Amino acid sequence: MFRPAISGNAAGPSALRGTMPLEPVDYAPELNPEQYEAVQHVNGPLLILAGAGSGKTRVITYRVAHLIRNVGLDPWRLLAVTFTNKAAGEMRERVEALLNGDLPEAAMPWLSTFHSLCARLLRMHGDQIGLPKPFMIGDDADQRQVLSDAVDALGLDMDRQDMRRLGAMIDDAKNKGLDPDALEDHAVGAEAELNAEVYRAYQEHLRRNGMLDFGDLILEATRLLRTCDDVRGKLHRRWTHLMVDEFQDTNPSQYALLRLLTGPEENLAVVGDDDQAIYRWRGATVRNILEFESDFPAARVVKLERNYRSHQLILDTAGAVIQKVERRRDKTLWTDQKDGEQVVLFTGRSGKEEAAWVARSIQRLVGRYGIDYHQCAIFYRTNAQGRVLEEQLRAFGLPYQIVGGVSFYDRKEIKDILAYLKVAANPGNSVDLRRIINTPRRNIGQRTVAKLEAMAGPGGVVPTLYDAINYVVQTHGGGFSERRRGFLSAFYNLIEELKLQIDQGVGPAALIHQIIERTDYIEHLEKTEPGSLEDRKESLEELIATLEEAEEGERLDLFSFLEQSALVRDTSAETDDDLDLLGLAGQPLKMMTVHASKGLEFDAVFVVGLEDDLFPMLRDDDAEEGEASELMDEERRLFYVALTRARRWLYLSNARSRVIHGKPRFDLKSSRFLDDIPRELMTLAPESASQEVRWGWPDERSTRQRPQWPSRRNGRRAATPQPRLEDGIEYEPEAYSDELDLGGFDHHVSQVDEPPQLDVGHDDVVMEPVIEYDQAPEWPTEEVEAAPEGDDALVGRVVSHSREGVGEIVGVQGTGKMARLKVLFVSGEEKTVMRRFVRLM
DNA sequence: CCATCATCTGTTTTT
DNA sequence: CAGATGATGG
Ligand SMILES: Nc1ncnc2c1ncn2[C@@H]1O[C@H](COP(=O)(O)OP(=O)(O)OP(=O)(O)O)[C@@H](O)[C@H]1O
Repeated sequence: MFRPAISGNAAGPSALRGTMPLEPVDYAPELNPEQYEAVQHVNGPLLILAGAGSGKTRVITYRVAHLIRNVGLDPWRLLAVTFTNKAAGEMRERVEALLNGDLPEAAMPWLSTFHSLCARLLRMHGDQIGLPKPFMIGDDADQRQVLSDAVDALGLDMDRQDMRRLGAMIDDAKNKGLDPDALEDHAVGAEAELNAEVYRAYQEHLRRNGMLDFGDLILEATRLLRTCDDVRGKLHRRWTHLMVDEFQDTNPSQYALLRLLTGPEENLAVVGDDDQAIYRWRGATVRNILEFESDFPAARVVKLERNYRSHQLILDTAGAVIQKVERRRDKTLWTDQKDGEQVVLFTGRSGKEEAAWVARSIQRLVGRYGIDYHQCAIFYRTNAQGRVLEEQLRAFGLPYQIVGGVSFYDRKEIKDILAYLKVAANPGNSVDLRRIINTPRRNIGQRTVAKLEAMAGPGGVVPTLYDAINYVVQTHGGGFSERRRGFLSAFYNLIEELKLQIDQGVGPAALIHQIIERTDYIEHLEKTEPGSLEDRKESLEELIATLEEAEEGERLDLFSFLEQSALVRDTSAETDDDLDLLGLAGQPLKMMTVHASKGLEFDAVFVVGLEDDLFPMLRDDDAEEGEASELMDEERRLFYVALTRARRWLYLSNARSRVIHGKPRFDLKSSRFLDDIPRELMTLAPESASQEVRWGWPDERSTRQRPQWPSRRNGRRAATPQPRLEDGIEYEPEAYSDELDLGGFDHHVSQVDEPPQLDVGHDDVVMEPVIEYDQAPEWPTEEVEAAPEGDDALVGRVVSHSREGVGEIVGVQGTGKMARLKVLFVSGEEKTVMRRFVRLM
């Protein structure tokens, strides 16, 4: 969970000094001629525009290794930018492997995302452009809060929709590299001018709180390089060779920065695929990659046409889908894997049934072909779809892991605690101050806060909210009752104490302990979150345990920890430690959004929820003609990305009904994207609730007109109440799906009467009922018993941990639920883990 | 003046 | 389902 977002040393080129030059290695055998050409390219701009699975990322990785090992470039001179922190981590591992660990850790090249890079640059040089001393990186809750403050300060009255629009407007401007002045210059008309004004106010409020948002990181770093010749010169001398992966998803702001970072030699290598551009909604533009040649006329262009990942049927499927995008660079993509399994399509009667089918299919694949769970992945359009899948995966007892999703640092309890840290680190941060000023409840309500705020700000008696509290506590001013002053004073003392401890160098873990204890935070959780108490306690414990571990060696700087927590949101959130075990720890199957799947590959890929309006997701609102089709194209590219992640098996599925926002929906129709796949490439699963690819669309012969609401089997129309998904149990207990009767589809009724052979062409296993598990199924493992004080009976036992895998207990600290176990994992690492997260094997 | 319950209303993707 | 609002009671 806690690892640096950046690898690479900040120190200097000395790390390699005195070490032996590396043994040259010819990488030709591991690359095809085009890839080799790109890898060998040392100086001048380089563009690799190539299709999915053609080895683009591999080329970057090998090129890094080549430059270091064979060209003798000091790693210190290399900067590689990836799209996510996770991708940076993976590249780092691969580079390390290619260099056989011949390189000292401190001599690794700098690998990071644009955002992490900028945060680090601004940390070092921000003072030169007048940024707050240490600044905090605001997440989007902060952003919303600041925006609402700014809007209020302007005396504007905006509803939720306006606020969303304004937030998007600001992000947009930032992605384009526009500051408030620039936006104002461009502004035509009253609305545009108001936008600029709001943007300006927003920036002012952000800074007043000592914050930079994500867009600012890029924008301010760009300003730094533009205005500070010395910094720019220094960086040019340092980074002589730049590389950017996933270049199709960079935005103008990032591009501007990149151009400033690029030295006169233009040793810039970019890699990408316009067909995989899926972040237009975040301001990314394919212009960057498509116009690269005109921006850098000296560029060498390398095309990669051989796909090493997937077999022909998968490529054909993906090709048919992407071909429908009109504005694209056509690319050849071939593979020598002519044979492979057909794409399987399944339609469930409900989202639940779909999920059960996916689970069963994975179970079969694993059983039949011996592939590992972690070589299977489920992709969906929206995070919310993960829920049903989780439920079914648990019911089937499959180990799973959610990649991305709600970040650990987005959990309420974590955000609360971090807010305390942030306020203690910078009391000028009123946004976080307001979050915690009455959490846990301490009788400082809205009214009090409003009064305090009236005293603060420009024109007030004091600059900030915290100063107002200070003022009231010290001078008894402001007209508060003694009682109220007492509440304020207690809070003030708490924060002051924390500030003091920070100054004394107390580490984050100890601070958090303090916060939890002094605020009775656990008691607060008991009151407010009785349902998820255990869960939330666990995440706090995990936070502390991880920090303690990180602090073990050296002192962990509070600010760098807070920076990480803001920046590194792409860690895989661990799910249910009770379930992803079973001796399968460390290799659970993966679930993620399609966006999160970019750049990854799996033996088996399941793309679920292929219904129109879900995938593709349509927004019917303000979209004009041209814009609407751009959005549709992006959805299509997204589908293309999903399809091209698969190595050997590709499963597509959807459902005829689905719970959306807690309400069942029956008026679904199949995804239009499925119509683009040549029928002969797909096999319909026999147990599918539809034997047509296309269903639910009006006015078609292939789809029977169905009643508005499904009728009961006995012909009695369900009256006013809408059918409920949980209804069908007494109706068809033998059905393999016990949760739903969608009897209105008459061809289904016959299918339900005769439980179908649930056989995707493999064994004749019947799909398990779609059961709700109230309690976790029993596992052939026992929970680690609470260790009596001083008892080391557990030492020597083998355990498994949801993230670290299998290991042996080498030590026990503490007792009961809070006990920590020192475990030597098979990875060779010794870690201290919470007892709760571990199972005896 | 604050806390808690009831009602409602949805943007989808994320550094 | 879940976060954000608004009404009511302590
Ligand atoms: N020359 C090669 N020999 C063997 N395997 C290769 C070769 N080139 C690429 N591969 C393999 O093909 C797969 C895809 O490579 P990589 O992820 O680098 O492609 P990519 O172009 O970045 O893909 P995408 O754009 O779809 O994410 C990887 O498993 C990689 O190891």
